[in-house]
Amino acid sequence: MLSPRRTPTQSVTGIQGQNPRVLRPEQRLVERWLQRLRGGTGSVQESLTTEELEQFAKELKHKRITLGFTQADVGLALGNLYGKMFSQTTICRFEALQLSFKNMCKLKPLLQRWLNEAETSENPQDMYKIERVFVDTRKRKRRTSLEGAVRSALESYFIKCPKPNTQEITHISDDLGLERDVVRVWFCNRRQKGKRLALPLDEECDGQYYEQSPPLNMAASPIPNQNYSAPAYTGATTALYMPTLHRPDVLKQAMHHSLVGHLTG
DNA sequence: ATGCATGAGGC
DNA sequence: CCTCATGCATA
Repeated sequence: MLSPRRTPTQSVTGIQGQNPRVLRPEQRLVERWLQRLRGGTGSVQESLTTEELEQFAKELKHKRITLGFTQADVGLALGNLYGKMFSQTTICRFEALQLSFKNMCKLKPLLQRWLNEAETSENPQDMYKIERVFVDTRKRKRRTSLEGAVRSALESYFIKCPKPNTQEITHISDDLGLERDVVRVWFCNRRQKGKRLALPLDEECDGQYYEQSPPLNMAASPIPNQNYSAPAYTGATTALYMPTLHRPDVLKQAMHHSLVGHLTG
């Protein structure tokens, strides 16, 4: 109720030693580690921790359901209340912690406000009487549905090289009989997927994102990471993209899936 | 709930 | 071309 929210847009002034340069993805990931590592220090820490996000996501989902709203309702309501509306997809991903850390931090304040409103409002129904303006007339490419075998093949390629260049993409698309753009987009999405933060509840069973030559051994891997990396491909790889989930059990399933799928049709 | 797609911003 | 935030369409 009286949750004293921090500054909505935390300009990270607390982290010293950061020059104005824009952070590269790898650096952002490093920030996340640091954030979690210094979890309890009394330092100037304005940004949220993954734990806070995790807890809020749970709270949001629970209360949302209790109040009788769907994910789509929430997205719509945000449009009503603050002008910026979101899709069911985004709300879903927020609740499932499937957005990037930064993205989660950005959306949290909005959802927090919505939650406050929804809880105090007499007639919450008022929160989502939106007019469906604009029926975007732009033609969207029909979603190509890749069959299992093809997905597995792509996954195999991805393991070998997560960031293929133009030439390599051509090769892959040629090999699999796909449009180049389909392949390109698939890799983009695959990489992005690897960066989402689907954190379970535990502690340092943390993810293994690291660069080519990690200066120090930053954490221990819950499972042998040789299974994913194996870059007999030296050079282009700047980062390794781990599977979305950290839980070993699910991880195994994912591996099993991609490996087996390669064999079966 | 998730796969493929779009578009803005950035080297 | 990439990353990143985001969503339509679909499983």
